[in-house]
Amino acid sequence: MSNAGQTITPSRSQRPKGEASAAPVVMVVDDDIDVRDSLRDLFDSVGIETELFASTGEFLDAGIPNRPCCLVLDLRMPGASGLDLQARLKELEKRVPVIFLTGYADVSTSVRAMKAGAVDFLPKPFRDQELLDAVGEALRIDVERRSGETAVSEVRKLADQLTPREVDVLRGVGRGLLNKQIAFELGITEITVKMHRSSAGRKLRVVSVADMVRKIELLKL
Amino acid sequence: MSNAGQTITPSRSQRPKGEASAAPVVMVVDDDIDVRDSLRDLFDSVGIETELFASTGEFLDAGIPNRPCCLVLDLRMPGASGLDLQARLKELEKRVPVIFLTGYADVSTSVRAMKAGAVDFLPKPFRDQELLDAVGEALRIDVERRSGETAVSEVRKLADQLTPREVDVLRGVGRGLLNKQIAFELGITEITVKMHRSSAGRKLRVVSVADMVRKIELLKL
DNA sequence: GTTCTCCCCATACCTTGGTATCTGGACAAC
DNA sequence: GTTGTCCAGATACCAAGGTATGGGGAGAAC
Repeated sequence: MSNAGQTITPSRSQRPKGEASAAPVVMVVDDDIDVRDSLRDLFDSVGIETELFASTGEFLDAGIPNRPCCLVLDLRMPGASGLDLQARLKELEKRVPVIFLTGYADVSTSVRAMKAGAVDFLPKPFRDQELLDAVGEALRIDVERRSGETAVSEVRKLADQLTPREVDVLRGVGRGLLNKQIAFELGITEITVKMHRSSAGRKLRVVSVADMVRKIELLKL
Repeated sequence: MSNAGQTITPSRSQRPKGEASAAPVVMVVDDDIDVRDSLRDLFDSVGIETELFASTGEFLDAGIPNRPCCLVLDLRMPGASGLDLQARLKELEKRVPVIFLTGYADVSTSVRAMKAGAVDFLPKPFRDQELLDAVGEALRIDVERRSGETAVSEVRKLADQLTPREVDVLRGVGRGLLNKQIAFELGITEITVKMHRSSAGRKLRVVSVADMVRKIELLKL
């Protein structure tokens, strides 16, 4: 399933699932080069790829890779702090699991970070294994989120081919109405409803009634 | 599931929805009577009911009320600590939102509490409003959880009237199979499948195909 | 024994769903 | 103008779902 030799085929956007199960990467944001280097060594030692950034700005410029990843973040940095970055990511709706590291920890900051959804919050000094455990958990969370999201986004991509009328009909189906009831509500004949329904089913690649109901749920129609 | 007032009104188990939207209550567990009293006064002042307990044991004996509630918990107490109680509740699968109060806070403890699912963690001294906000959030969470749970448990209650064969058939329906395919898989005729299917539908009070699919999903069949 | 539940099968009938193949109007893009 | 898309409709046919009303056998409970 690896994309190692894929340079020939431009299949990047054609197989998001392959991406989701690609090798994970840990992104480290810390202004201290010694910390960055030692973290890189730590993750190297267990065979986990890393990307290093000296500031939150540098990280945001690089963007978030399209594969399982998590963020190891120093709390206090010159300029934008770790908490700022966490908030910024939430604004941008980038849901990357975050692990905080900090030398100057206080309780209210740690609670704030955790309430904002951090996976872990490690005051220095910490044992290597603690961080590795946290990263393992964070990557697990990210893999799960990604698999869920690709499933949804694939259906959504199919769904935006739907015409307004097809959406109306699907909504009726989702509510458990019979074709004739949908027809009555929309002021059209049952035959036309069937037409839209089958057309919508084709577009959504529906293979059964159960499948159609599930996809309608997924799309929150 | 206490039987406290059962002698007078036997309506307890008959209206779970009513219970879920009943007046909320904050349960306070703290060994210091002064703290208990002042918290009671605080919640009284905003019209929120309280129940006070001097130890985790006392709280566990009383059981968890069948209405929206949350737990305000002192971290350090003689005997079982707040974290112990939190862990114990998880064991018992009692999902009550927990808010920690503590005078002797350290970061790793707060992170542990938050990772275990605490809603908030307030080091003393804190402002009254902080606690009230946290309680408001906790109660909101509990109300939501309860409404979701009653929906599931109602379907589940209907579902345990199903015979094994009916479950087999429903599983097939959930997988989007046609009646004849289900019949083939089970080694029976299509007519019998229809019989089980309609029987199961009656038992689950299904009103449409979409409804049946949703309930099958809900039951994770 | 009787009674009950669960499981299985069958015939018959009707409703609903799904598809194919037609027609036609409104409207926008070129 | 032509082309294309969306919407709406019709007729016909077949597959699938649903129900009603029969029947019978196995096993547990009484």
